[in-house]
Amino acid sequence: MRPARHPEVGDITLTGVLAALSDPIRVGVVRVLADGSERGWGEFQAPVAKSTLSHHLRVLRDAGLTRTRQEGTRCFVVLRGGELRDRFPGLLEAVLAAAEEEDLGRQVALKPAPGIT
Amino acid sequence: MRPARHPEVGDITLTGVLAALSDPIRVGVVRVLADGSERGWGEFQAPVAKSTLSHHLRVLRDAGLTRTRQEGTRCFVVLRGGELRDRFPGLLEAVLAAAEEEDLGRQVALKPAPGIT
DNA sequence: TTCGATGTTCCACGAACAACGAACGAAAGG
DNA sequence: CCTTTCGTTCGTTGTTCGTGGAACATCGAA
Repeated sequence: MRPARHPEVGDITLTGVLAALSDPIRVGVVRVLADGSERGWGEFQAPVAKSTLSHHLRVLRDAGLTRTRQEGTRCFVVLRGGELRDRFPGLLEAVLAAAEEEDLGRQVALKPAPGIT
Repeated sequence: MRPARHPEVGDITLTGVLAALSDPIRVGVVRVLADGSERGWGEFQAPVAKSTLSHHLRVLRDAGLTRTRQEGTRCFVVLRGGELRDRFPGLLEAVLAAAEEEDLGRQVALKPAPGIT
């Protein structure tokens, strides 16, 4: 497993972020993470194969939207909210509000986290 | 020439808008139109073939970002700023500010409008 | 009518992308 | 050791996208 690169805040590009957010599933993931909490990979429930979900997680990470941490065999993901707000003020809020209004990304939900009672 | 459809305000989707804005040239066009003025097709100067520019204009129109009016053989384009702000509050401003900060879409400029002296 | 200017549309190409299954690799437990 | 679990990576397939060139349609002017 590669060490999972994350771009620096300054290297996050607008087109990269917008492209990453132009997919409903990825918007759904961001919505789930919007409260700032860290989520385990397995908590996500989406109508795609796990390899596809892994791909989407990777796109979000490469675009600088999320940060991934690995702990043993599982990995956890968290939204880079602060850095994003710092770099693109208002963008995240606007997108999240619009997504909420459209109920975009509703296909992505949370499983009842197993083991984390 | 087709009558050029424009989506209703309510039919504008977030993913559509974000996808449309994930291309530097289209962001450049939006930046040029950001002051609300109506521009002639020929005023745009971009490093692409005219068919490609026409395609980008079409993508922006289909996504609901711009409105196209035809007058004789030329056509004019204007940003649907009010409607966009109404549907996705803050989104346009955030994107424009971010684009400004990155100088994204600088490849798109204005020719000195010929004939409109 | 004939010409030129202006955009649109069609077609084709290469690149990028989304999706899946399968194989792989790294812990953790038996 | 072997097995299970978890996530990545690979190979493939089909679709979409950006691009340019050529052909077409429309209007104004000569």
